[in-house]
Amino acid sequence: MAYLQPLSFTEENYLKAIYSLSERAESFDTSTNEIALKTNTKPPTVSDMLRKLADKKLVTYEKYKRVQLTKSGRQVAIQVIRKHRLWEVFLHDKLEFTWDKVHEVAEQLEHIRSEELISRLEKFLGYPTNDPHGDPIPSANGELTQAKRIILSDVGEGKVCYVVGVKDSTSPFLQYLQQLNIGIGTKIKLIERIAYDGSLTISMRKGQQISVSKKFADNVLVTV
Amino acid sequence: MAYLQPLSFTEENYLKAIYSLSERAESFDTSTNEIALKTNTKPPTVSDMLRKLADKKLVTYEKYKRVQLTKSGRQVAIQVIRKHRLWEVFLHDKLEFTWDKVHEVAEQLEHIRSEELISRLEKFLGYPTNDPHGDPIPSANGELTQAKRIILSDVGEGKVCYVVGVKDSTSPFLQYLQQLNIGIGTKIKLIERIAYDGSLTISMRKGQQISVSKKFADNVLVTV
DNA sequence: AACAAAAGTTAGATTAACCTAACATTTATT
DNA sequence: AATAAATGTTAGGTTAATCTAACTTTTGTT
Repeated sequence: MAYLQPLSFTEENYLKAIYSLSERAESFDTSTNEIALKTNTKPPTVSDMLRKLADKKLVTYEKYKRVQLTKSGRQVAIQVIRKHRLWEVFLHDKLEFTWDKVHEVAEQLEHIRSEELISRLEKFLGYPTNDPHGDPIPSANGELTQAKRIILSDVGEGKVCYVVGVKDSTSPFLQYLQQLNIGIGTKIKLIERIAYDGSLTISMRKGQQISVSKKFADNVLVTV
Repeated sequence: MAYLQPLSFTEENYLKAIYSLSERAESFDTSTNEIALKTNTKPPTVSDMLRKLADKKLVTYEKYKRVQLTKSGRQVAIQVIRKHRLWEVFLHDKLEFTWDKVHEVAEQLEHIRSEELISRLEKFLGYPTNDPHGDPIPSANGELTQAKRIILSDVGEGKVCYVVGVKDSTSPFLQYLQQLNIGIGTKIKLIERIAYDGSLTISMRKGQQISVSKKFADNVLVTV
C-alpha cells in the first residue's frame, strides 16, 4: 500500500497510462504494445518497465501476459490523476488558460511532490469535483465518484441537462464549443430532435435557440 | 542567446547554483568545489557538467580555472529564479504556505516549462516585485531591479519603514517573525534605540510597542 | 493442425547524471 | 624554492530510461 521510495516521473507516467488503458469498458488489463503506443516508447522499453513495476508490487505481470494494476498501483495512478485534474482547474479557472491548452502544462505539474501543496490547492480552488473537461476529480483518499454522464444526443426532447465534459478534446471541437459559448456547467434544454439527420435544436440561457449536428451532440457529455 | 534544446532540470540547477555563487560581493566567478557543495554533488560530477555547459556556451570554463556564466547562461539562471520567486509568491499569498515552507516546493515548480504559464501566473499574482522573503523578482526580459534595502537596525529613530525581506531565513527566525506578526509589507516605526545593547523599541499597526534585540533587527530588511 | 502474423522479450548499446579511487595541478607555507 | 595541502580532473563503474535487431511465444487463419 505505502511505497517507501518515491516513484520517478517516468514510473508515474506508466502507471497513469496503464490505468487509463485498463479502465475502459470491459477490460481490467492492458498490453505491452498498447502501453508503448500511449507512452510514446517502444515495446522493449515497456517490457523492462513492467518487470520493474511488478517488483515494486504496483502491477501484476507475467511474461507474455496482459498487465493489471495492483491496488497500490491504482492508488498511485489515481493520485497522479487527482493532481493533474486539480492543476487543470487552476490553469483554467484562475489563470484563464483555454480548455485546449491546460492538458500539456498539467502533464508537468502533476508530478510535483507535496501532499500539502495539493491539499492547499484543492482548498484554494474551492474543492472542485470536475476538471475543465468535465472529468471527475478523485478525492484525497482515492475515491472517484462519477456522476452518470450521457451524450447530448441521448437527452430526451423537452429535457434539461448540464454540460459536464466532452468526448472529443481536439482543438477544432473545443474551439467550436467556445464559439457557441458552451462550457462546463452550461444549462441546455433540448427543444427538438430532427429524425432526418439526428440534428438537435437546443436552447441555452436567454432562450436563444440554435441547431447542432448529431456529430457535435455525440461529443458533448451531460448530466440530466 | 537562444538555446535550441531545452535544458534539463539538472542543468538549470547547476546554472542557478553558479549564478548565486557568482553574484556575491566582489566575485563574478566560482569554483568546482563550491558548486559541488551547493548542489550536493561531488567535484568530479561538477567537472563533467562544467564541460557540458561550456560546450553549450552557458559558462566560460577552462580546466583548473574558475567558472563564469556567459550572458546566455546568466539569462537562463535569471529566468529560473524568476519562476522560483513567482511560485513562492503564489504559494505564500494564495495557498497560504508559511514563509519557511515555500522554498522547497518552489524548487520543483521552478522547472515547469511554459512561457505562457509564467506570464499568466505573474498577471494573476498582480505583477509582484518581491517574493515572500523580500527578494526581487526579475522581469520577463531578465531585468532585476533591486530597491535599496537596509537592515532594521540602521533605521533612524522616529523613522517609518516597510519590511521587504530577511537576511536569515532559517526556521526559528521565520517562526519568531510569524509570532510577532511581522511579514513582508509590515509597516514599522522605530521608536527608540537603546544604546546599551542596540535593542530597539518599535511600533506596528495599532501602536502596540514591542522591543526587539539587535540580533533580530540585523536580520530584518526594510526600505524607508 | 500448421504456420504465418502479431505480440512480446532478450541482448546489447547509448545517454545523462551520478559515484569512488587515483592522478594532476595549483596554492600556500615553511 | 621545495613541498605539503587544497583543489580539480581523469578513469572507470553504476543506474535509469531509452533504443534497434534478433529471437520467442501467442494468436489467428486457412
